[in-house]
Amino acid sequence: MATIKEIAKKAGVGVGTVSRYLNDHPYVSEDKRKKIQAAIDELDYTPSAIATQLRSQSTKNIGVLVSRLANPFFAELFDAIERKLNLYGYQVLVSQTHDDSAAEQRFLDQLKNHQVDGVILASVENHELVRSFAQAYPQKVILLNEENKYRDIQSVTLNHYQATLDALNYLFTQGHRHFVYVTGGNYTVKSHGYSRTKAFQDFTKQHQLSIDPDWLFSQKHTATDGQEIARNLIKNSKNTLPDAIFTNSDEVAIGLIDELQKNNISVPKDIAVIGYDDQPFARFAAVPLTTIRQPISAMANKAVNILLKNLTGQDVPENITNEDLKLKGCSSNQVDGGSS
Amino acid sequence: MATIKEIAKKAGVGVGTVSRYLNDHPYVSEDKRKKIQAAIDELDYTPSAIATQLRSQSTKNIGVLVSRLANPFFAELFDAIERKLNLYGYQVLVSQTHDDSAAEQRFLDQLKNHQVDGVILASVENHELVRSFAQAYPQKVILLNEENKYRDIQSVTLNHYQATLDALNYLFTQGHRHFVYVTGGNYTVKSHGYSRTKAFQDFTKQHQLSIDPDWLFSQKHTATDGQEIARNLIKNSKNTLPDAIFTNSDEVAIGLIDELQKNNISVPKDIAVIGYDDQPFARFAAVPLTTIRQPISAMANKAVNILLKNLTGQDVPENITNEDLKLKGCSSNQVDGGSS
DNA sequence: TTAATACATGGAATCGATTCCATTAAACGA
DNA sequence: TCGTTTAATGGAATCGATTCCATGTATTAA
Repeated sequence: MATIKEIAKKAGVGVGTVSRYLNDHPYVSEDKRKKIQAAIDELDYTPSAIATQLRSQSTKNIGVLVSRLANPFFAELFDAIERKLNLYGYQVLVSQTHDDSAAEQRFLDQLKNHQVDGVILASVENHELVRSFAQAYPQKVILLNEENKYRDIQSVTLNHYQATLDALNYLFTQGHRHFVYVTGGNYTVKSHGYSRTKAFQDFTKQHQLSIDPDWLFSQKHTATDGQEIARNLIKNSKNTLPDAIFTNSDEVAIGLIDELQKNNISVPKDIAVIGYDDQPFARFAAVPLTTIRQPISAMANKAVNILLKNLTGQDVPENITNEDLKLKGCSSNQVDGGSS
Repeated sequence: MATIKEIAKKAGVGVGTVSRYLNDHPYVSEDKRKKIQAAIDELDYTPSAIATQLRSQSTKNIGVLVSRLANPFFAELFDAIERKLNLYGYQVLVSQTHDDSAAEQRFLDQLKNHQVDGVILASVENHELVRSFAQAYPQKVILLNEENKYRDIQSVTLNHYQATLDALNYLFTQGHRHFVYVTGGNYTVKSHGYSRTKAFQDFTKQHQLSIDPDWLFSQKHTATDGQEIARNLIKNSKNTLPDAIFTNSDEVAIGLIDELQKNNISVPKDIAVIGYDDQPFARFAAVPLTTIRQPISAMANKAVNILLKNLTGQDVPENITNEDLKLKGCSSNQVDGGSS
């Protein structure tokens, strides 16, 4: 393979001049430009990316970590990230954890040995480990759609509170007043999914809706759970049925709808049911489902924007406005990653 | 970040000794080992991968090109490739073409600028371009599950001839004698899918089965095509219906089965239908389908084995035997990539 | 005791591109 | 005409790890 030295020799100039030519520096005469280009063409020269990386101390590589790419949610996320990063001349290195924290460790080590300039984590196994890396490499670690356990790592997530509120208000404008609320966590305790529950509480308070304790369900996760909820509602509600059900997941929603329909209760005519797609398998499900969709590519773009801004110090032009993001319920949480 | 020089200084030894220690060379005294390790621990040193790559002229990175990772077939392929390559200390750089040959060009350029040691192409847009790279970088380009147009590039594909023969013989042992054959190409001309057609022809000749020209269908690709075939068979076959149908794709098979069942013909009781999964969406389809499955991870392993053997000169231990591969109908076609 | 190995080690040269520094030539202002 | 910018250029130093070479010491063989 040809090197810059050989080009310089063949063109009869110094290596410095060749380098300046390659990098569009000023002060290269038209005369030499031609000679250099001729030498490059003749020897089919391409600069070694490795050498450039070593000298410039930057790789233009970004690592992306997901648990499984076979999961369409992550595939879509990766796709959006790759598209955006390619626009800025960055290359993406994806790795899968398969829920193994050793793989996560290997992935993060790429920050240490300078294989990547930064990382986007769409999946985290060992929160302590990630945190230590985020502190050692501030500005280089971004969480995406992942619980920000210590709140001191830069992250981009769906604004669950706002998204839930939007969905509930939508149901309200449709005339619904009798709500059932289903959560995967705990209704009262600040556990996973609490911001959705908080939104529900604020919503009912704001509209002065009464909450029937029998219509609050906790620790529900599966389609079977959904079916049970439906049977429970039908059995216990002698006089009135609810007219809207908010669930924490699409699985639960599907089970619910299935069981309701078996009992000749029409969805959404008699009861509106809304799902929540943590994983967007819902798109492929048999039952068309109203669900709170995660704005995957908006989130990906946001994460990339933040990371590139950190790395280059320059604002990356957004191709989506902040207003769009807000409407879609996507917000970002920028915090300094700790002391440098 | 600490460098090897700083480690050498702190440990009171030469850089050569540190390097030898790091690379497990002999001739480093126990005394210095301890000192060096202490310095490494104290400064939290990790060797720069970039510097190592420059000096050793090898990156331990392999590029993988697919059209879309959101396609589960490619996601599975990538997964298998990554698992295998990680075992040998290689890192994977995936890129998606999205059917754009400019993206393919950018991907292949990574060979030129030494970002990757080799590439696996599971998708090709511009055959001429790929060929020129395969010739410029012999041993470094492997086709995977892609038509090997010029037959002079190393490639791994399903042995369609054998797989088809196996499937037909299976039907034969089940007692079927009246076959319908559906192809996406042309029955007589050597076009895409011809090796399957060849297998069918050899099969019928071997067992001296007569072929009804009305039971040969060409240029069929969609589920709608499948339905048409079913209607056609029912209408025209006054006296006898076939008892087995071999199709070139799962889409066609699904349409066929659907239409047959609508006409009260039971599958597989009355007629056996066999599909072919070029893309494994069949696994998620509503109708359980007998299909010729592509041995994805076996193909991926084979491709990686060949590539690593090319690169290192060493035989990579197979974790699947060749016998297994044959049974699964997977074969490889090793050809020299041209003159160096 | 001497010669021949084996064991250990430091450090210069190297991989290939970038950048700073020194130098020279041309253009410009007064 | 002379001093001062501006334009062009070559090449050494640099990024950080590896490897070869030279040198030195300890061990073994004869």
